[in-house]
Amino acid sequence: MTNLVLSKSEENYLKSIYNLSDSGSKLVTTNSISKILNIEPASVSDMIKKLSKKNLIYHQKYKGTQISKNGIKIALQIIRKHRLWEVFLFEKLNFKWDEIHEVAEELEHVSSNQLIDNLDKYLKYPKIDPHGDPIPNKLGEIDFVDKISISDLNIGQKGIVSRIINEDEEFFNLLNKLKIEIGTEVKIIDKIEYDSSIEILINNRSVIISKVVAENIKITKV
Amino acid sequence: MTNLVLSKSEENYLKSIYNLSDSGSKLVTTNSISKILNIEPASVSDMIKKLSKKNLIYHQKYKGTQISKNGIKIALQIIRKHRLWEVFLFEKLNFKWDEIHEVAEELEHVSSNQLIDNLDKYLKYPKIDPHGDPIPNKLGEIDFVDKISISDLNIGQKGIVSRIINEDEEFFNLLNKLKIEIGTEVKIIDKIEYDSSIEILINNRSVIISKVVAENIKITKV
DNA sequence: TAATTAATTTAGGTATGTCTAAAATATTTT
DNA sequence: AAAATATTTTAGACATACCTAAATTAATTA
Repeated sequence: MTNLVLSKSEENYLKSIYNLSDSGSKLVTTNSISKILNIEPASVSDMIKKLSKKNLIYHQKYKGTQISKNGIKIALQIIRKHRLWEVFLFEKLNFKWDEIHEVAEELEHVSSNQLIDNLDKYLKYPKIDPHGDPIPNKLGEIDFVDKISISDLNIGQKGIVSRIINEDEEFFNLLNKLKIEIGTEVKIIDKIEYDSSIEILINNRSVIISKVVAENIKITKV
Repeated sequence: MTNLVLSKSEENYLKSIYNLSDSGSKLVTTNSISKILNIEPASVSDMIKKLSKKNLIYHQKYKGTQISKNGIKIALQIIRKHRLWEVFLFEKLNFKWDEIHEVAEELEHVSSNQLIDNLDKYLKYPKIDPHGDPIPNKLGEIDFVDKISISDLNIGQKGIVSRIINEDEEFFNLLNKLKIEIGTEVKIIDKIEYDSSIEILINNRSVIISKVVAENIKITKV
């Protein structure tokens, strides 16, 4: 039943719709898909028709798009591939944290179950990718994701960095300089009202990070 | 100068033309390309026009096609990618000898120099792929290939298996059964006139192989 | 060498996935 | 609630990479 072969484009749309839908719970607008994929809304409308016909999404004209059970299943497999390749590039091929996304975007469309299952085994069944995002297993089961960021903590509270959103080089360099990575413990020292920046303690050093930075670092409360 | 971005199709044509041309030395017919790619001759004519315009091949109407210097350069890089991925699949992901080709056909089109160079390093700069075919280096330099097959040896002569042509499962099983692999030493015991089959000695066991099999096993004379 | 056959190219068509411009619908503002 | 604005869809085009059928050229055979 789930044995459709999808084109690279279709896979990219499906993945984007899944990501925008908050794991399938929310309606997705045509415009938001257009923005994320950098494709004109008119073209998005076309593709929506196509994916609807394949029952991978439900669509109501002018209202919005919802991803179907089947669509979610497929999207999770694409995400699985993407993240496993990211682990491979990072751990085995010595790619930097900010270099892996682009290449994984291509590798994720290589279609061989044997390839991805053997890769999974070779990497010892990792649960998260280098950004801290959970990797769905073969069955599409996926761990919960932390939604709290540093900016959600109060003064005095502690957390452990669990996910880092954003794959841009500047951000990567900043985190490197601050010695922040997945697993780092942070403690809130102060919240600066003026610009919403935050003073935090990392390895006994205190640093100030901006609001934007704080929001892009997800944590597990301790 | 060599920085054109080619489509997957263009890459496949170029690789096929290179392979059919005997490393660029021979003219290639439209029909032979058609057969190897399983694409109608008319479509091949279209693509020939396109690649000619990009100066990757030279073409004379109704006469034939020759690959250009630049075309060879690009073809060798695609072959390099293909063979490195084959090594990866075979050595790291435990693919069987006859399972690697198909997946490598897809992986070879992922376009990232960093990816392929790091993979090369990770695999410790292999010189041959699992079939014994030589892997071009970053500069496109490639080792010579053995053109002698078992059937070219005379009675009493010895050789070491260096390349195995053909990626089909039956052939793979046969070689497995015969315990023939790259590096195996073989000695010709007898040549049977009747059907051109050949009796050979492998690890002190004598077996008879057919003409076709003998031709697909290339060797280095000892 | 003329006729036949084979190979190649041209002409015209199709599906995919994109685009721009214009029309239709929904939302926001006044 | 009308008007203005924003979003979405439809209509019509275009490039890519294929196809089939017909025309052209080359090679083979009688």
